[in-house]
Amino acid sequence: MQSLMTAPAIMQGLNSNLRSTTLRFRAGQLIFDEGQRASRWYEVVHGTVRTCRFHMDGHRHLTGFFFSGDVFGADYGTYGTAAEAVTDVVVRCYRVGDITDDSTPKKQLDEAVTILFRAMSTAQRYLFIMGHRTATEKLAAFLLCLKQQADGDSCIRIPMSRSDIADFLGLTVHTVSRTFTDLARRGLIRIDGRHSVIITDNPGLCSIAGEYHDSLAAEPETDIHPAAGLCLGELSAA
Amino acid sequence: MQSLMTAPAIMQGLNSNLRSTTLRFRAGQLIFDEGQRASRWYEVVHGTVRTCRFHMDGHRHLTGFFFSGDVFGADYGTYGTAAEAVTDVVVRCYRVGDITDDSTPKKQLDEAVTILFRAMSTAQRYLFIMGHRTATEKLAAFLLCLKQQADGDSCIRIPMSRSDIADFLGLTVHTVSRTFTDLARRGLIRIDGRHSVIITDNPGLCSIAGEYHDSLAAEPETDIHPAAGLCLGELSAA
DNA sequence: CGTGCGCTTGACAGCTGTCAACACTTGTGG
DNA sequence: CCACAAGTGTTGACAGCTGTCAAGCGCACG
Repeated sequence: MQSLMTAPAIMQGLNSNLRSTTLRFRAGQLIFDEGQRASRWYEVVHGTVRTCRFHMDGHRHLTGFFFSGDVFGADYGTYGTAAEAVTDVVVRCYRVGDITDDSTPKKQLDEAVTILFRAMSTAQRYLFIMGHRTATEKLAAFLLCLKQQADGDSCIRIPMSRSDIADFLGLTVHTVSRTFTDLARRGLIRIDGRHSVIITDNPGLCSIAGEYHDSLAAEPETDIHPAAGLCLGELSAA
Repeated sequence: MQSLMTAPAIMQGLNSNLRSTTLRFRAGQLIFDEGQRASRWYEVVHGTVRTCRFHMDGHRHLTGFFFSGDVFGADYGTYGTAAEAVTDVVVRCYRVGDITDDSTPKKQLDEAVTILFRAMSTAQRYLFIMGHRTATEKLAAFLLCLKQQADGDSCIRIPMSRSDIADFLGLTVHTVSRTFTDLARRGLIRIDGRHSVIITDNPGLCSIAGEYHDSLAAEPETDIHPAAGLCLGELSAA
């Protein structure tokens, strides 16, 4: 799952000659909307961003969370997801260069295509897991993912709401809440307010997350491009 | 879901100057394996092909079915899925040209990238659905998809086994079987042996499949490239 | 301090996986 | 042609999980 929340550094390479603008958004504010022309891509300087889609039945699906250093909005054509500020955020904003304009070296295109293929691979794995894993396994993996995000500190900050987590993992708020409580009751975590959790039994949590976490975080064949782990959210097309 | 089972004609354009070889496989035979170097791509001449992955826990996940005219195995680097013959099949086999070699026009690269982005979009939609739809909805959509495959004929041939369907939709064989029976009991379909079904209430089936079917088959913004609907299975990377 | 929102918790029902048994088809060998 | 075995599909009983409905708690904000 870790790979769902990291971003393609390659995009930066493709646009490195362009200058950036720094923008601020308040928590909850829309950064860009689904379907808008994807004329800019963003890098998180501070805070947390989520990307989401809305479906015909009204359900919301979060496709990724982005933290300091992560890139989002690197879509092609139009944005395939909306992006919203989870917390107050500071982002750097870059103009999109046409990925296939004449100034782009073939080698970078090659890398970009490779990244896309790998993102598809990740999506497939995630797909499988969404259909075959329990709420407990999903949440355990999610927490381990946040831990990794926090440089491995056992004290995890959870910037997003329960409903964000639910819409990301394909669960309901109730189930997420119950599962948090359950993990705490089993001594695996200690809940410290709404936005903070301490992992008290890391091996236990890992063993629950098990393959779920492994199969998303650890990609065996990383020989082609290290930055190829992609967030689903930023790879939607027009 | 229809888009999950069609293929990128663009790949053919990228390799049109190469000659093909015709091959035959018996039902159940392996065409290529996950992880093998993706040196060839295939076009189904006759029969049905499935692409699949195996996961650490032993579970199998089918990522796509391919029928006459469909292209599979157009992966980049190594195959991200295995391909197996569902029935006896005849395929045409093409050598892969490097997508980024100097002879490839930029315009085609542009189209290839677009297709990849759109495939990601499809994957995301599929992702959402896998987590939020019931067995009945999934199977109804699957049948409608097969119907469309059969040029709209209400009498559908189902070449694959129940367990193939289960592994494709993220269900168990039992649930698939029960759901078939249930749809028949409700008068929506008539089961005619293992490999044939007659849709007796098309509107009813559509209304069950509902958004599931719509959201996968009907892609609103088809202005960029008509062949952009992709099977998940053929877009895995090394 | 009151209101509202997010979060938690409980009761319950529905769905689906698991376990188990059986029917049907296919293929093999006598 | 029949007997048998293996594979596939169907069906039932049951349990576990998760969504739904409903209520209540607690923190944040005005």
